[in-house]
Amino acid sequence: MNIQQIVSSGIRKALEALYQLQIPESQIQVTKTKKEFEGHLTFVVFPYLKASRKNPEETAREIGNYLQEQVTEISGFNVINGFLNVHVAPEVWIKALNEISADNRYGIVEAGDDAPLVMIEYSSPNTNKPLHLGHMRNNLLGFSLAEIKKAAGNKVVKTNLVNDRGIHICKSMLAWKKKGEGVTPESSGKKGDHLAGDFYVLFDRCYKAELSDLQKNGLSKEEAEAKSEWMSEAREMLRKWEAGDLETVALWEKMNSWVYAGFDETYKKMGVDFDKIYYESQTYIDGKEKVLEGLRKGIFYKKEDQSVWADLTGEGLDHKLLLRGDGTSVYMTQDIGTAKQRFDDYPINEMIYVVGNEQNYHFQVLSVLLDKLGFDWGKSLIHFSYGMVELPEGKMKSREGTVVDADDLMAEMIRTAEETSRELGKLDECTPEEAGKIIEMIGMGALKYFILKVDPRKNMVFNPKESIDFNGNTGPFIQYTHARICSVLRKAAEQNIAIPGQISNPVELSEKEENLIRLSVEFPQIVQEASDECNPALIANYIYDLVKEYNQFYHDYSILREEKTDVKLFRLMLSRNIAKVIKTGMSLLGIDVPQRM
RNA sequence: GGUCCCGUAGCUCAACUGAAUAGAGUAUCUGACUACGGAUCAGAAGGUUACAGGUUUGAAUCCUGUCGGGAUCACCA
Repeated sequence: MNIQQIVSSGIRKALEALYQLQIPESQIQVTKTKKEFEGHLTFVVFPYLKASRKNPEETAREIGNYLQEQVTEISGFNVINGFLNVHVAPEVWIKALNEISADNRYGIVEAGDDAPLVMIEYSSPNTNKPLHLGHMRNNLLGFSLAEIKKAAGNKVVKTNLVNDRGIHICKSMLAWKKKGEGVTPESSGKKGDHLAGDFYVLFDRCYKAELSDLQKNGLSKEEAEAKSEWMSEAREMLRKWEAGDLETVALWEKMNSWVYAGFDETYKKMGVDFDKIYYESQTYIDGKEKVLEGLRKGIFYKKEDQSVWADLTGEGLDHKLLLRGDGTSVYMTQDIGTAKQRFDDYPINEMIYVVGNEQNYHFQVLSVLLDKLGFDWGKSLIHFSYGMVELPEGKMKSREGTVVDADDLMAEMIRTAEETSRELGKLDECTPEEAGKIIEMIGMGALKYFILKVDPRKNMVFNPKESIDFNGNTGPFIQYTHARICSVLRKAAEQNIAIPGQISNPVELSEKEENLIRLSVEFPQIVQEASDECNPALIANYIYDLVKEYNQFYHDYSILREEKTDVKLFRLMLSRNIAKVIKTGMSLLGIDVPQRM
């Protein structure tokens, strides 16, 4: 039972005893007391005035008196207007600290055999171009969410749906065939995904050039598009691919294998991974079948041109195309097929799609369609929708070449981390290997933290320079604090100071120390909230609060020089526990914390 | 045009889902120093929470309208 629960259960009893009011404990809201007031937890009495038939002040006082007498953990209270601020006894804090200290996996709940299984789809790249900054937000959110769900006691399957088929791949393949036959990642020295991306861009350039030539010869834009050889060859290639043409499929396999090798490298650098990968090339057929089945059952309808549609006007949505007139599938068809395969493969209790908010409508439709098709989980699928990433200079536009490539960005972040650290002479004592590891942790930590600390739903501005700051709400600042605590603990060990596993004889706690204990006690609760709300930003902002508070504490006291032994030991123990919470919390964001930096 | 999301200090973000004087960082200004890691600390200044109504003991938060920004409304994925 945590401290907040102790207080709210006490209040529930008080309301019942004093005013014969019966309300569930979950409805009693107890919040942290604001800094400028005394006390730990605050209860607002305004909603209960009708029951008490007394003014706010008096009501709060009555409840406060009851708590102080009946609940041993509560040592005092004060009343300001309608706000009842209760004071929790020091022994309670010490006890909580001892509990954290004894628990090595603090804040993490192991999934039992009957734990719910959550499947999280994220990343979902196209295979015609390398990953960019937008994908990074997706990947980092998806991975972190998986870690948080795990920590909250769920079984988690991380999955990736690779968009490996479609006209976009054919464009890259065609450009390669016509302009670059023989070029490979090895021969060009390029990562495979970048190479494929280059050919995709090359296709676009050739196609545009062809269009403007045709238009110069007097054709309208539409006529030119219809006459374009580049485009018609690309379509022809797609037809051949769907028909299983050996040569086309072989080329497709070769090019995709380059891209996958490139992606693997990027994922590895990012620190994300997957338990199960689905490929659209293997799921779209199932999707078609499902749609045709729906057609037979009369859920969908067919137009004159043989295309298949769903009428969703009853749900307040639109008509939606599911199969083209020529029988080929569209985006939605594949998602239906993929969903079917997944639920055949796993006993999924919760399905989360990490996909950008530009697809909100798509997932609204998918949810309804799956429901209509008889999947009972269709309605409850979760679209974890996140906002776009912009740069200080404005939006990223692929046409203007302002897209930030993921590989470039990561390399740049690590380089900046190195530069900053070298300037400050912090890497002088490290071996080159150590230094390499540290700057990678800092660079990647800066990037990840900066992206994850923002509420996922909101659009955000990513500023690489700001993110790598060693002060403020940044990854490096948190890493730095962790390293300093490790440094203190190291020095304590050198001085043969044994830090106790438990404090039995409590020292007098300062307000800041109480705050720090309270913050670290809250950690499991924060993890649960972040899991319920699917929001890694809660964890990030929590860690920052803790670190900021500790930093002030750190500068007020000289821990190792403290004269009284018991106070010194207590502070060392507190520091060690905070380091543990920081490390655990950061690992939920997929961020490493160095022991020295 | 229809639907959905967003609008908080100069800038980047918070605000425990309706509570106390809306908080941090950053930038700016004023101070402090023989340092358990100065990658520091203290302080000042900065706000009509886009605007106008409404509900409420109480609103950045809920409702209505207006303005501004974004997304989506493809036989693209």
